[in-house]
Amino acid sequence: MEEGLSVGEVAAKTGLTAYTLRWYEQVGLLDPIPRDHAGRRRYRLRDVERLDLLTKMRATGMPVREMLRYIELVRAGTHNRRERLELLEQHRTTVLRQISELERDLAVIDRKITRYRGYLDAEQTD
Amino acid sequence: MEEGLSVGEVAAKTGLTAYTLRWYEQVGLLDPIPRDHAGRRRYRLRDVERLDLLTKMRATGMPVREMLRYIELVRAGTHNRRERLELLEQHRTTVLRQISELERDLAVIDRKITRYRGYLDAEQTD
DNA sequence: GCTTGACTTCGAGTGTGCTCCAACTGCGAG
DNA sequence: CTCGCAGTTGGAGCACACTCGAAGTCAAGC
Repeated sequence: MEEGLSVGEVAAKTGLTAYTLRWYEQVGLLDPIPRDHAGRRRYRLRDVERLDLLTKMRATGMPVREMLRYIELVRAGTHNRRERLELLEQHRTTVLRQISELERDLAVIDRKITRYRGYLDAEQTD
Repeated sequence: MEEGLSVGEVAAKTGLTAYTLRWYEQVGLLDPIPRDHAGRRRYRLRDVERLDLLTKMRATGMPVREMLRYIELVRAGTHNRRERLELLEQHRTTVLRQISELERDLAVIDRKITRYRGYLDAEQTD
């Protein structure tokens, strides 16, 4: 049995496609994934763990560019952890604002929904 | 003084660009905007009101395609209000799910933030 | 030993939602 | 009258994040 997971297994696990996984590696979000004797990718635990964070970053709307900035900090060593922290904290703030904007905007749509329900109720009682 | 607002005024009011406003009209999200004697758009109250809803739909992630479906229902008359209501309710559900996914994903990032704070505190006390 | 299926690379293509350019028109201020 | 500005059109271009096609490799199962 081979060490590590194949691209297909990681795709299944992360919800990304195999295409996307290769592309993430290509653009530098993932470090070069080790290959087995046949040249096939074998994702290590740390690769999958990184993907865990990366997918959450993406899912919360962080642009790939900024994810890459973060990863480059990670690669540069541990001395820049304050900078990494700041990047994450800033993103956190962005996401919180995002959530509250969604809630605010949804309220407008909710009012519309209420209005339609009113129309339809009125029709009903005609 | 002319009736209605110019494209620039509506842009300022809605936060969309003039380019986008013309494009919305072109793709059918807005009914053809009446022109003044010089051929310039004059947005009526109802156009601006529609934009109010449209921008909230977009801001909450509704694809333009689906917005268009809604607008086509509006154009088709009042008999399909139940269908419009369903579309809005479905979108509402989507947005609520979106919010809770953001919260869930943010929690992962928060854990990372906490870890970095831990590292940095430890460093501090070295 | 052949087929099947998952993998490889490279580069091109796609969908979405704008965004902009070029060339032109018309209005108001000075 | 001229300037500058805001508007017009049609069509091209762009950023982003994938997504896919083609052609080939390899190993396992029948």
